[in-house]
Amino acid sequence: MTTTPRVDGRSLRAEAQRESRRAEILRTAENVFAAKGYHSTRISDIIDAAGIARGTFYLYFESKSAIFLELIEELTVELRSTVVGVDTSPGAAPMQDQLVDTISRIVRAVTDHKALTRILLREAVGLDADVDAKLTEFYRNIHDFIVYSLENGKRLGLVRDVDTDVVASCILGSIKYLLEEQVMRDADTDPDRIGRAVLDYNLRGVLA
Amino acid sequence: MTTTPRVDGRSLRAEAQRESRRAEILRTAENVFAAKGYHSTRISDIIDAAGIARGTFYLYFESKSAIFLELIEELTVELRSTVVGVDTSPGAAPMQDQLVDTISRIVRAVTDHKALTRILLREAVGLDADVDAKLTEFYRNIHDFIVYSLENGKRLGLVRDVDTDVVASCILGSIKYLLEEQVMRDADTDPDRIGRAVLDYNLRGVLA
Amino acid sequence: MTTTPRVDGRSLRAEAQRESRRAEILRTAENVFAAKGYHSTRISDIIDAAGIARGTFYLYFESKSAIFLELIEELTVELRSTVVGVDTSPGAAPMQDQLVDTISRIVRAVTDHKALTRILLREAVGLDADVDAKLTEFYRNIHDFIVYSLENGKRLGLVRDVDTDVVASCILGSIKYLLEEQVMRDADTDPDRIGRAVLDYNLRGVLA
Amino acid sequence: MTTTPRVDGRSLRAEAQRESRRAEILRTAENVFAAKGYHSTRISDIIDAAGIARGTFYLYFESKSAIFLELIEELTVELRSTVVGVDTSPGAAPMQDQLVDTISRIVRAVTDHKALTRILLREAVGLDADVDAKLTEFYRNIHDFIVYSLENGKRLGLVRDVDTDVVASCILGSIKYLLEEQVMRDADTDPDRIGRAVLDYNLRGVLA
DNA sequence: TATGAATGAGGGTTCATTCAT
DNA sequence: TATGAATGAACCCTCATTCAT
Repeated sequence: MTTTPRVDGRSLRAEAQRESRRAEILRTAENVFAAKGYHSTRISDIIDAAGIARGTFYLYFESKSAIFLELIEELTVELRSTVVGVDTSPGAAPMQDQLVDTISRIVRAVTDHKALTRILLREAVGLDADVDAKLTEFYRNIHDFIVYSLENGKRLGLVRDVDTDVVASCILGSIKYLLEEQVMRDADTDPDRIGRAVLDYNLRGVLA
Repeated sequence: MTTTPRVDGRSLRAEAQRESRRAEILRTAENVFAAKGYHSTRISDIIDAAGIARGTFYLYFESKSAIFLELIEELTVELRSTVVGVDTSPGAAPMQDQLVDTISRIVRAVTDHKALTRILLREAVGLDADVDAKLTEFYRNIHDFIVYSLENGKRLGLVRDVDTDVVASCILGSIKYLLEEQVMRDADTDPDRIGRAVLDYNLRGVLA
Repeated sequence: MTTTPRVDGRSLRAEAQRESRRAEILRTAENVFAAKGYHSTRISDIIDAAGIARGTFYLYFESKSAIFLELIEELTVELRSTVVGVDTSPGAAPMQDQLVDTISRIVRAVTDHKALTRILLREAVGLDADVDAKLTEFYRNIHDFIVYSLENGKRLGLVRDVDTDVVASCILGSIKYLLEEQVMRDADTDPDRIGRAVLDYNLRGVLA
Repeated sequence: MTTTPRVDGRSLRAEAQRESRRAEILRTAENVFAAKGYHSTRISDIIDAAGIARGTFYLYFESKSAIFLELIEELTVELRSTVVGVDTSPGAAPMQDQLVDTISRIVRAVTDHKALTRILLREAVGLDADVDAKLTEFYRNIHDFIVYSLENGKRLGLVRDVDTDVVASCILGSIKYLLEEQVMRDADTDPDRIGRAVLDYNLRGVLA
């Protein structure tokens, strides 16, 4: 068990190689999971697709659920980073433009990771206590952020007096479902059109 | 040689007993599925909970997925029946009251079937082509109904000029997500409060 | 447990009915076994075909293998009865005519019970120690009869000096295989033509 | 990334080991099948006898029926190869000697594979459409070969004018049944004695 | 006698994970 | 590090037989 030193070129290169191999397997797994679903995906499917040996898989990942969890983590981080607050300082762009931007960015992020998102939205739920907790937290974070933004808007006189808790859920739900549809059909709808429509709906409702 | 069961008392009772037994197993399965999730539920779990023998299960249901499908079917039928259109005839109740009613009814139906709904919303998806098709159809039906109602509202001058397709998805998504939250927490929020809030949001949006 | 007297008309009729019912099931089973083979035949197949209830079957037969055994027994008895010795008394018909007759009779008996014979020849073997013993005995009986006939023929100067044991097996085998072919194809070859050919072969061989 | 096995010593040895393991299981299965019969043989019986784990079996064979099929295939190939034609060229050995040789060879082959042959003759039939087809073909091949040989013999004036189709069946049947008896008793009769007797019978018949 | 619901032992197969090489 | 053979727990489903009605 000769632990090689961390500092020389050799081990650094080795480390890099290890990382790239790991990433490779991760990407392969993403596609396989997206194509077949979590439960129908066998370790065999992943190692076949990755062109590695059975044991090699376990050299990089602890288990089937571990690699899946990592993918979910990756995506939630990515998605969360697309959600940014509205800049209300004097010289900032108009609020609505900023919001359209944010939504479009989310739609685009989701579209870029169709495979993973499909999994996230359709299968990640109810698989595992860990995943469940992670997802719950993910959505609660966004929910809380929306609540915070609404409260802010209220204070600035931009948002009327609504039940922020319920409304935040509504907003989140409306966007989430749109994304779900987006990711399930292959037809690529224009992110901007969707962004504008959903925003208009959320801001003004449907009443004439 | 009268081997065929007649419609006498005897066979009627037998038939009734058979049906009740079936229903019993179905209810048991509902709870087990809700508690453990579809994949983690073993036939053994169901028959243990139902107190029946292994073979007896297969006397009433073809397979694990068959009984699950039946539960899903049951719920979607139930839920769909709670969604009713708005009566716009002269003497009818105010539109908003009718809508609040409908939403409250849905919330209550979902609350009454927490176990099943939890499954429906969190696990039914991505399990099986049959279930997927059934669910897709279920949501599309509701979506189409909303589109139709919006178009109607537009014609009557009640609804402003919105992208009905996207907006229908938003409405559906906002309610769906609220129900999801409702069913995941055990805290029973007042259906009416939720109904009113979600309606207000959907009608008027958040803008001041 | 009121044992009804055996002598009155009532119980006699009942007895007769019982027998006819039994026979009916037996005939049905014969066809089902012949169509699907022993192992692929389920009790359900038999009771469905017979139009009786599950429990009724066990009122008449002890088990699946018991009814099968009975069918086999029936056939072996029937077949054995067709094999008769040659009458060598002065006024008797020519020996060869008698032999052709016997063989034709066997071919005809087999053809009349195609279903059962198919089972006997293709599946009855290796199923059950009882059946195996029964069959072994059946064939040994015929074999011994042939040996006896050959010895007789030798004494009368009709049969040349052959290894009666081996030759008896050969004769039996040649006829058995012909019957197998007969019963496997649906094409009905003329029993007499076959009878004559197999006899000619067995008497004179193939040498010019 | 050299993941594919090269033809180096390592993988060659592995390959060889794999093959030997496979053969080992195959031989074990042969004995178990012969001892218990196809239907009574459980996968458990085979893996217990082979001293391997449940899953290991499926690493080498697709299913219970697949390994059985392979055994049958093996034997039919082996047996077919023992049947060779008669050399009628000027300097060749006397025809009868050649025929005795062939028959003795068959008897010996069968005796060498008693276990398998027992299965082949007593159980392989009626199990599976694949096996049935394989066996039917096997026997038809031999039958056709005998027909061909008889026709040949006729042309050369060695065989008299017989119904070649029926007679070929008789010859095949006589030998088949002898082999059956041979393999069912444990007493080893002298292959040559049997060969000579069956040949004499087939050539000259029993008539004085 | 007739019924058919209930039983439960039994068996084939899968697949995530381990480990010797 | 890489390999892939080996493992064995797990699980669904079948079906001959029993038994209460």
